[in-house]
Amino acid sequence: MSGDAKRESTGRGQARQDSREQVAHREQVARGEQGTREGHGRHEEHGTHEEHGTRPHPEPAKATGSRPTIKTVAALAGVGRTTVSRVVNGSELVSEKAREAVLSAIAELGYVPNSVARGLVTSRTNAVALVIPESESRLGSEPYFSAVIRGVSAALADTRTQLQLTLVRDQAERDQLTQSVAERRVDGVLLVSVHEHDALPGLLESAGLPTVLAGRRREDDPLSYVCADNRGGAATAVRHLLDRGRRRIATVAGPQDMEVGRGRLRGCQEALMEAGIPTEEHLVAVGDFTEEGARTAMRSLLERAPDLDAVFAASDLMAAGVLLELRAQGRRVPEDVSVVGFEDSYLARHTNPPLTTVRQPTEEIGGTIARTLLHEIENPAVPRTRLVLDTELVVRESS
Amino acid sequence: MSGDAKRESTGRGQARQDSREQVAHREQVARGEQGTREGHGRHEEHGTHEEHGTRPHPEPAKATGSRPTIKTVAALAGVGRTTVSRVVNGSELVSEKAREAVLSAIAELGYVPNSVARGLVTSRTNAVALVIPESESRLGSEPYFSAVIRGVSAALADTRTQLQLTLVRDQAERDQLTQSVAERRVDGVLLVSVHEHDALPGLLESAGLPTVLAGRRREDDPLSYVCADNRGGAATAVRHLLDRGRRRIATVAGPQDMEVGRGRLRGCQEALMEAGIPTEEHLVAVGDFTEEGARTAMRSLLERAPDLDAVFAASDLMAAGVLLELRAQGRRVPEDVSVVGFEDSYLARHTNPPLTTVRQPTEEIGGTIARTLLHEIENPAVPRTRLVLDTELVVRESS
DNA sequence: AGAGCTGGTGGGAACGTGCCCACTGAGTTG
DNA sequence: CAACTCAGTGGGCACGTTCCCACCAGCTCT
Repeated sequence: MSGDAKRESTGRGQARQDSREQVAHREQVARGEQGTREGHGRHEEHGTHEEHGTRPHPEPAKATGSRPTIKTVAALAGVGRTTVSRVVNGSELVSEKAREAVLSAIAELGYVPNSVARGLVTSRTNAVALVIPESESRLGSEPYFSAVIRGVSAALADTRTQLQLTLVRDQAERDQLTQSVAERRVDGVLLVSVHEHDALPGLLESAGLPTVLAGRRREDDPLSYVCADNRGGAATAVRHLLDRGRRRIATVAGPQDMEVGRGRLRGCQEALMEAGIPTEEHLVAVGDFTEEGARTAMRSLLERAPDLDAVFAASDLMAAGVLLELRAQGRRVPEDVSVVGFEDSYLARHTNPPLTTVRQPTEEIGGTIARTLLHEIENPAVPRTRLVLDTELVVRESS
Repeated sequence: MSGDAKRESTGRGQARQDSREQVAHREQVARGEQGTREGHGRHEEHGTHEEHGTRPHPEPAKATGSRPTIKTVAALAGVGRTTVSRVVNGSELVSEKAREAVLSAIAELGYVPNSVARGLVTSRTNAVALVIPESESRLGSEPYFSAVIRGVSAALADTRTQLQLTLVRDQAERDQLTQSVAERRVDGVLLVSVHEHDALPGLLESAGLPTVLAGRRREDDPLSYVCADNRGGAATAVRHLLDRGRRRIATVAGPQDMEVGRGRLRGCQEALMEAGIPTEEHLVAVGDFTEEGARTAMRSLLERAPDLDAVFAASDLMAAGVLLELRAQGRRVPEDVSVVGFEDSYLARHTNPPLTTVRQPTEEIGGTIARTLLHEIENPAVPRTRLVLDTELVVRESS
């Protein structure tokens, strides 16, 4: 950590106020409570603005209350509700004349069907939940999650399906999630980064709610999943290190209660065995997919095996931590130690030196789980999908 | 870009297949169509698994169809529907006896109120949309968005409100968003990164849908907003550079059709004027908040003003691009050129050298816009909130 | 010419909930 | 003791949609 940062207040000469008080004050303001609002060090350009006076939302009643319903449209078009419904839903059994009348009535009134009412009768919400556990690795520092979100969002954009994002940090949020699922606010669930003994997948399965995992729990996971070829990718990475003449290859592995973690470690060990190199216990340290955890793991590896000449880290973020720790201990990369990561996030291009890594198609994983889920929602009797996507070694300067 | 990466197929010895074909095939699989499924280079551990046979979702009919309704509960508890509703919604007008009967019936049946039906009658969905335009800066490479998402999610977790994430890339997705808004699938909208002439905010306002912006369009923006003190923060950054003895201070500004871009440039220029340094046109280049754009801008700055001795970049990501370009052109940071960024994302700690930057409370911005929106939804007559949060200079090694 | 089909149509019911309002019975008041 | 209050209760209705089914007109076929 380059944590020795000096800080100066922006407020230029004015005392830096207690940050807790500041937060509290802000919350009060955000809740609109009337209180002292002079706001030390913060500009309050607040208040009613002239144009709208005391009624800030322009004509909320009219805009909200008098929306045209299917009945209004039917009356204007001179047809029954059913005919309007048929036109809206693209049924063939409507005469050309009636269709035109309905369409022009819809255009005139600016009618948009109420999705909630529709959902009530069809028991479909046209929304899926994307669940991201934030406990172990934070959205933002771990690029994997962002990429998955992008892929999911893109795949969903083609359909009328909405994406409900649920970050799960603690037990309270976990409960809220199960609540949301029980309320049937979504037609299906996408789970990212599942741990082996997580109760949620089983819960979803027994609730009969379509569920697709990004990353499986086991090879024979009963739920549909899409994941990268972790074993194969890791093996390729280690073979690459062997090709570079490295023999003392250490591993910063991922959590062993996740298949990603286990799979990548296993692939690594298989490649070593293949080359006739015995697996040494003290050349393996388990990280938690965070940069800080990887630094700690790396530190312990250097103590246990000072003669190591290469490190395979089970994620780019961990590889970044490995690089920092190696540099802190005066090892040169790649001269003294080669480093390989896993994922090929944009992070890999920005480490120093740029990181050799195993590319996994993260965004495509996102897109594929989304499409798979939509398909399972559409057709509940379809067999489970199990898909393992190829990886690819990207050689840069760290090896 | 360290784009000169060599690539090897993971598939070890087998030919790398055409990637377009691969994608197409995957989509086919994801849609569950029956086709050739041998899957070159990809493992297909697919198919019905033994336990469930041809009916993979366990008892979907029962789980989906026979959920207890308020009527079921009422019957079991020996009360009317209204009483159950009252208990569920925490009304006081229920006898202790009835309440207990209802609660035990709820527990026995595992009753959860149907939020869709509830939404139909209350015309509330208990969901808000978070809209992130992805055209200019990608979620994932720009840490700002992730941090906002975290903040929003955390603030929403305390309530029963769901977060609908909408990434808007192109016009089609834009239309879908307006559609979604028209369908009233959300109670309010959070907008991030709005451009000056964006039609969406006005649309939302005239629709009477509560809307809060992260970052304003103008100082007197008619919509509620929460933003950082861009002008003040930028001025602090430049004053810091002046304190370091720099005099030829260049700026890589943000897009000038956004208030963030304009405000940070203006703060920068104000600080220079304060110090009696004339603003020079050729010391300003406009970037687009991407790393690549910043590199291009930096390149042009170095051509126009080779004697520059400091750069203020309007975002961390752009500062990272500036650092790369400076290094590529053989300038040392901070010896030859000082660099300051804006945001203090985790990125700033990982550049080389670590970046001096203006910290903005991004996650707090997310939390605040969420709370503000909830408050406006709850109480539509509340005056608009305008909140400018303080920034703070964080000094690291790049200056 | 009558029976049978078939494309086109619309009214009724249902989805599950909240809210209005009318009702009950016990307690309080004049 | 009658009138009156009031906490507690439940039935009916509405929310906006889809789906089932009954219906109708025009056509073909025996």
